[in-house]
Amino acid sequence: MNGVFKALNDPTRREILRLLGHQEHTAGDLAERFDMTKPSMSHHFAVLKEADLIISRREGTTIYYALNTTVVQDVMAWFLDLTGSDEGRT
Amino acid sequence: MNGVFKALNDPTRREILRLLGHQEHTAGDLAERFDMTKPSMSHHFAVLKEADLIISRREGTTIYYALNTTVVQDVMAWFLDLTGSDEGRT
DNA sequence: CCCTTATTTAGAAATTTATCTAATTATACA
DNA sequence: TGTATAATTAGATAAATTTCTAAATAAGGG
Repeated sequence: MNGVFKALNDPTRREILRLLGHQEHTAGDLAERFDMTKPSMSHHFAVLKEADLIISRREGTTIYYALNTTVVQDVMAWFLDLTGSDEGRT
Repeated sequence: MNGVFKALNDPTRREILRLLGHQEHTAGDLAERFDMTKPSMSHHFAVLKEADLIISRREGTTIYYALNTTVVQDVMAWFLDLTGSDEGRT
């Protein structure tokens, strides 16, 4: 969970996640949408991947990134758990 | 939203939020549950307050902290928005 | 007014992070 | 093999963060 919150603590990375929310994108496609060098963007992809928030697949020289919705759900569950621990008791 | 994610990016602060999930606690009560000095804990309270994740009230020399559930809901909404933008269309 | 308790503020040291440029790897293809 | 394209790794620097000790503030009571 630590890596997830660390990954979320950056506006560029949060915007990347938003772009990946509805469809996958290539590294290059994502990179050109930001005012930042490709190596910097590549670093952000690495942090997101380390947190398991995104998954990647290679096709030739191109890498496609996609949101890992499972981990997004895990974060949601963490927040629900913060306050909602008793509602299962009837 | 930036301050919220920044505040969440620390295990001590996340544990504080968890402790405040079900009832309010005083600064001193919270502080003694962690292996950290009071000034360090006070700093964490300040970051959480800056993010509006907690609210405080003073009673004499004692300060009580409580979770601000409104902002917690805002974060949840942010995550829902990440993937779920189309479900309102029928 | 002085003392005690609860808590925060100030300032410093060590660590982590974001970003850049330059160099490298991976893949495809003529 | 040589070249072009897509992307990452390496190394450096500047800025932000966590934690500590020491000092200060706030409130209440004798």
